[in-house]
Amino acid sequence: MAEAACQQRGLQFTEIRRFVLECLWQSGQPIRAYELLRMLGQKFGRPLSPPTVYRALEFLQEQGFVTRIETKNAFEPCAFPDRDHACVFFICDQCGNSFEVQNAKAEALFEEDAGNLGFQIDKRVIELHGACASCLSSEATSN
Amino acid sequence: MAEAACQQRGLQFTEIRRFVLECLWQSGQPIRAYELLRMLGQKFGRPLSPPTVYRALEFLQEQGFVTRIETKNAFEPCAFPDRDHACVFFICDQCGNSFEVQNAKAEALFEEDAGNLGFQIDKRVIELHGACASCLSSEATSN
DNA sequence: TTTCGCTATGCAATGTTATAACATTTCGTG
DNA sequence: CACGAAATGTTATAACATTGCATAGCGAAA
Repeated sequence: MAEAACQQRGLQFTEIRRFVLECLWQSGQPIRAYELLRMLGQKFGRPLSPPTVYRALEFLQEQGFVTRIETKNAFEPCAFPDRDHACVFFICDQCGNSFEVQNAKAEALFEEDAGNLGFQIDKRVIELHGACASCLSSEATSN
Repeated sequence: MAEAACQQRGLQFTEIRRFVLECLWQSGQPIRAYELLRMLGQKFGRPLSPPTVYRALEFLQEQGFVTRIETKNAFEPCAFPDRDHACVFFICDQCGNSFEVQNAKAEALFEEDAGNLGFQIDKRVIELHGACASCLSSEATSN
């Protein structure tokens, strides 16, 4: 697992950080900070305070293991931790699941727009909301 | 101004709604809800409560006059109120200004991805952060 | 071994953003 | 005027996030 990367970078992959990342991977959908906080509280048998979870999330984001979903104030494990973050998220508003994708062509188009504006892009947030395949099909059968 | 659209749709373009929209237009950058709240408080000579401003913003968003900038918890007037919202925002992290753009080709690409996933897109959030032209050039001259 | 410094964590308080729930006012229409 | 719908007022609270400072653990230098 991605623990190796931390070792390699001389960083500590502590129990809290590992647990947060595991929770995120086990869920198929974004988890909110206070939800993670509750999970951590359960795990450790005592209530933890917000900074604990935010610090872990900050670390995991810096290392590229986690992405924040801005439209949900929630967090997702990143499927492509190596790539400079240009991921596209498809988020189902019915079941809450999210699907991560890359789209190099779209990136290029945005770079073009940026060029026209003289703008230098550092960070991309692309979140597309709607209905996923399974929700669409269950809708169809129930009619 | 966009007041006509409301009349046409049989909707009330009230003082609060107008003032909020004016504030947003006058600022070149996204404004946060509580900032608007302060402005409204000044304007009316008494403190207003959060729901007041959130209701106005909700109305303006429904009518397509305003877009929420998810990455800043702030609000922007929409430059293309008629189009089904598929706008791209370039947001400068230095000066805070934002630039709105449309990109039909990128939309088509995302539709393609969506097709592959069987996903039906309802709403797009595309926010690109970085440095704008004027901030970049002032950086350059100061070196 | 002690001391120092670094990193991670604990903890309390507070700041910020957003909504729920219910009361009241405003205003066009019959 | 009376009514209903829409807008606004009011209070409280939920949900999200950060600041600031204290403490613990650990490895390297003294």
